Amino acid sequence: MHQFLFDYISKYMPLTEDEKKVILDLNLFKEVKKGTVLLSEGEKSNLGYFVIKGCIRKFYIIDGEEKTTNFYTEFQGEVPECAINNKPSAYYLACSEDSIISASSSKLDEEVFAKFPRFETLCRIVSEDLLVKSQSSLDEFKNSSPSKRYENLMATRPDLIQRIPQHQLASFLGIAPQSLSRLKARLIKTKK
Amino acid sequence: MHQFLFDYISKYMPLTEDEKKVILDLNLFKEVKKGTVLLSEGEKSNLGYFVIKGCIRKFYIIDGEEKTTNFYTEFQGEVPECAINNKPSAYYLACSEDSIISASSSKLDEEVFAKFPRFETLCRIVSEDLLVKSQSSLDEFKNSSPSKRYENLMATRPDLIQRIPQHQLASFLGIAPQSLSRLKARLIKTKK
DNA sequence: TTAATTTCTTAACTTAAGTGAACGTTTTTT
DNA sequence: AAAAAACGTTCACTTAAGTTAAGAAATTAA
Repeated sequence: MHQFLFDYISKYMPLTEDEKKVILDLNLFKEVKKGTVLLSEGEKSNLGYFVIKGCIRKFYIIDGEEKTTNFYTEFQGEVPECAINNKPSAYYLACSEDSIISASSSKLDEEVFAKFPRFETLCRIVSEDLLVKSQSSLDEFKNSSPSKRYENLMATRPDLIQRIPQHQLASFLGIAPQSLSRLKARLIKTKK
Repeated sequence: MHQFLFDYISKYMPLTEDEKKVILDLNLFKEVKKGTVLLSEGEKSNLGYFVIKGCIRKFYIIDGEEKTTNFYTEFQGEVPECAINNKPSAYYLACSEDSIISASSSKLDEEVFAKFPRFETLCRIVSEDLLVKSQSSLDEFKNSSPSKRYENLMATRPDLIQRIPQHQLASFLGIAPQSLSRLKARLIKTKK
């Protein structure tokens, strides 16, 4: 199971056996049941998550309505805003499926940085990479209509369309669930 | 002029005089005229930018039309996607105003990291901070209607409304220029 | 297994954004 | 200074998203 994490890391930086052992000794992995809430609005937490298997959903509750803004699936991670700025969380993190995740605290990170400075380099590189991807997502979102966004989703993360409830996908695309149904019907009609 | 940069950095990490001297010796600062294109589509570059005064605009050209997605003003920075993934740039960076900017290459960064490891810690922390802000922006964008986005812009970056042409602002808000005009007229009417 | 709840889709209506055009204003270029 | 280009707004029209409601299907709970 740990091998998945090492495979991911090695895309950024190959690890020595010693370094792998340090990670193993942290005992980071957890099995979590579908529906488990990892983080709630108002809560302060310094835990970051990395998904080995399954899916973590990020959502806000605005005017009593859930607004889903992201899904973290295999080999994606989320370090909550509240862990970075030490303020109460504005959103929730919950498992959409039975999942295997790695959870580590920023305090733990600091300790590892001290033992192996290369881990900090790794974190910097991963952060920079995720930052660039996040900015690209925002750009793509601004430059696209809802149906373009849906087509883009089909092209880039087709698994989400299968494994995620439509009303949460709609929210993720920034539209109402009814609009997503209509939009899909329109796309099928046009393709004929 | 360098003091502005040090003030910015000190929010994340206080610098020693030695460290400041290393930065000064890099001779990073440049004055650039309005209209100067810093990065073009298709170009590869490893330069990152930080704005001391003025404004850098990020835009794509899609179907012959400029699509502006971001503005970097005083004490904001942009490390282009192409500098991280070493692929040709998908977008342009240009100065919207006469500006004073700091430009540094990733190679230079590596050298500084070698002399002062704390710079890498700084870069990691800044990256994490920017990542969280970028993700928040995307969430806010998804959860808001165009007029909510405009109201949010008035609240958070009112200067942009004054200093940036409306058609570029419209694009930044993900709508057509005519829609922005209409939307503003609607807001004024409703407030009366 | 039944009942309850949630989810997905369709429909009708309302509201707002996209589009093409016109026109006055401002800015830039020559 | 004059001409050209770019900009901002308004209008009429088209297209699509928001909203409310209803009903069928699927999932969950009792």
